[in-house]
Amino acid sequence: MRERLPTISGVASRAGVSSATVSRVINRSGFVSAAARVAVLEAIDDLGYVPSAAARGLASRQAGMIGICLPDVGPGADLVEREVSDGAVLVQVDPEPDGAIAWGGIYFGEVLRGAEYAAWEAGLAITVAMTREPDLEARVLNMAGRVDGLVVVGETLSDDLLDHVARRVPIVVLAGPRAADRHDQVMVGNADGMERLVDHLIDDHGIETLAYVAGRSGAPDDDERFRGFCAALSRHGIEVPQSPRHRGDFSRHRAREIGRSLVEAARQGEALPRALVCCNDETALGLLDVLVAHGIRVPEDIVLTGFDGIDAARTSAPPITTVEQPMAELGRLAVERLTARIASPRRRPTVTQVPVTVMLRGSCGPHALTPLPPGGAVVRPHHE
Amino acid sequence: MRERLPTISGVASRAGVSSATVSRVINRSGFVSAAARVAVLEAIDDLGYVPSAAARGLASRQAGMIGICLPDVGPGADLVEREVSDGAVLVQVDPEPDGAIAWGGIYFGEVLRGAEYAAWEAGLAITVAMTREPDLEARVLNMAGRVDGLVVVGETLSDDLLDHVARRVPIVVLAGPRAADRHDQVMVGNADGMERLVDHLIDDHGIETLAYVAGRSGAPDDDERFRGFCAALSRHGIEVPQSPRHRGDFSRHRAREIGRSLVEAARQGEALPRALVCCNDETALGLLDVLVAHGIRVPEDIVLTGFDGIDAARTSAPPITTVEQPMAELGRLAVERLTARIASPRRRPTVTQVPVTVMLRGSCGPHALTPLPPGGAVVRPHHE
DNA sequence: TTGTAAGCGTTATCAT
DNA sequence: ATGATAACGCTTACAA
Repeated sequence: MRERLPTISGVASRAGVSSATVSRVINRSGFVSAAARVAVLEAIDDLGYVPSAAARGLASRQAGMIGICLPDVGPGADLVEREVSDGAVLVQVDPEPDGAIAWGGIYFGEVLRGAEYAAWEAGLAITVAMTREPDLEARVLNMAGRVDGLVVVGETLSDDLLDHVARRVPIVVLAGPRAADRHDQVMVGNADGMERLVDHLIDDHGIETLAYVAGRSGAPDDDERFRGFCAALSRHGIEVPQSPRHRGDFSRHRAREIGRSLVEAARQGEALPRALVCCNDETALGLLDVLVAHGIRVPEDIVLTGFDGIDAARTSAPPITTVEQPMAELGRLAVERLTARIASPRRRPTVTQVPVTVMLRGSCGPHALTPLPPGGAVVRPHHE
Repeated sequence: MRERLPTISGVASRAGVSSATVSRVINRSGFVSAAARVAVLEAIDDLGYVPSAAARGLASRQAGMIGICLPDVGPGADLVEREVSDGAVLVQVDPEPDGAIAWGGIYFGEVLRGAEYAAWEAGLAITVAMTREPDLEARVLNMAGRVDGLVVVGETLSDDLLDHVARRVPIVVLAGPRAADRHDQVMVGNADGMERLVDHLIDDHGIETLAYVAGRSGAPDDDERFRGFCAALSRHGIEVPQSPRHRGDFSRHRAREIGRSLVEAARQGEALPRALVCCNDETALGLLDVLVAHGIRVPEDIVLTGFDGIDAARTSAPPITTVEQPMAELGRLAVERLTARIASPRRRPTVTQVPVTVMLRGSCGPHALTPLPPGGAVVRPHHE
């Protein structure tokens, strides 16, 4: 067993004061003479004293920490199938990217960045967990036991587990389809954003044949985006499909397969739609690869749009018109809601919708709008 | 004050056993009759009991958590200068990207991903902090008080603070220039990777005039890469510059300025080097923008290389040849070292160098090597 | 301004 | 297999 670390009473006796005084110094609670303060500070330095958060948390009945639960998107092949390496530098021609994107694209990294910032602003520490089996439940409860509140992203936790956890700490659900009246929620304008995007294609580019390229079946985000797609069609008197024309799985890889089948269909003489509206940027990028490789020009022959706003969609040729989700803002807001909830536990649950931005780029054709300075924005009123 | 949460003794009395037995059930330590186990589990469920990590940590003298300190790269303008918004969808033409990349490009997100995974494997929770003023010291000590060990990225902490913290918990320094004999370290093959890359340019492409485009002055990563650059030149009998020919700051924005000055110089009749070897991918991308815009072709007129392996460097036109850093692996290894250290505190400090990969892409010209299947690799021996 | 002392909710030791 | 009970290191009335 490790040798004993210095404790508050060690500091106290070394400084010739009581532990209460040391506590006051540490917590800056005032009512300490300058002399005592200096003595304590010195003792702390001499001893290399660091207060135990466990003891503090136990005594004060608050952890000073919040948690964020992210869904498991897999650890990533890089972490699991590790090559044995002796430290040599490898030189290789870049293999084709497989579209297996870490952390759900830039998604979780960005959410986390916003969450961390908000936690920092509130003076709280933050702990993160990807919730994966085995032992999911035990680990989540463990996390719940060490925080003052929890942000749960999407459908990370089963209802049962969420309920159990919620009996101990406040929960904010982020971008997850939950009963709105049980927890605070922060949502993304999936449907609204997609609807505005399709409005743009129809109104400003005069496009009349559009096909939706969906993501994994049953994914709530995808459903909402498809709903927005349909809403725009419907409002413009364009026939609304029962279900998405193409079904991908959010990955670039699967999108390439869809792309190849499209090219094949076109070769058979089938007419392509004027625009492919994709569930996300990865899908659009995969299609772009294949279409361009087969001589189909974007946007001249076919228009392509994405959703998310990942960096790669901005640097592709052409860059992809998309709906940008403010991921960091999402994380920030979730934590802000959470701290508000911790402060006043009895308020009614809130639902916050974070606005998205339709980013017009080359893949949907030229447009007359001039680029805006950062921060500026053209607000397009609802058509109605 | 919040109503009392159920405690272990609540569970105990409800299950008709002692708290010790409940503890045994929770910790799966065995020596519990099936009947007792079931009774306890039921009581836990009824009460919605979640064990307090604070109390556990205090009693068991271990936090079950590790921390990771990241240097502050700024919260990002998006989080600070927030627009007031009523939830409307904005539609705008994409403004020119400003190159201010969150989390240091994909850098921290990836490191974190690897760190989280390793922590999860070890059964530990993980807490993250960007160390920023004000109150940096207090916050870091707070973190130190709640963990069993700390990963410190780069030059995040002052030596004094690091020393203080290290008196309480083991430290692993990640990609930071520290005295090797005080803490465990995990490093990136900055110099080696750059050297191999430049070898490739010289040996395989026959390039003889190369200029280094540096990052922020004094950045250790940049220094090491420049050192690798020089080593390769020197070994090939090419004149070695005293200092980098161009000085950027890692940002795409600043790289564009450098690009414009290069174009200007070329217009004045000055000869451009055959290759611009950049400190990082962002810099290469910024140069690419400007050069291409002015009719200078890459790689035909000038070769461009980066460092890091960010996604955008793969999707640019042409894609950028670069040295890929396995960020996630870096995070994973750091945490692995840390858990090893926690297990045996008295071993000698270790230094681990993570191998990098030179990724050959279009920006350095065509090459005869055929793409390798993922996982395969051509290992180039050291020239000597 | 300072000290005393009673918790805080577990774990771990020792009996039984 | 189970139960008592003493820590664990701090905060926080309360008293002085």
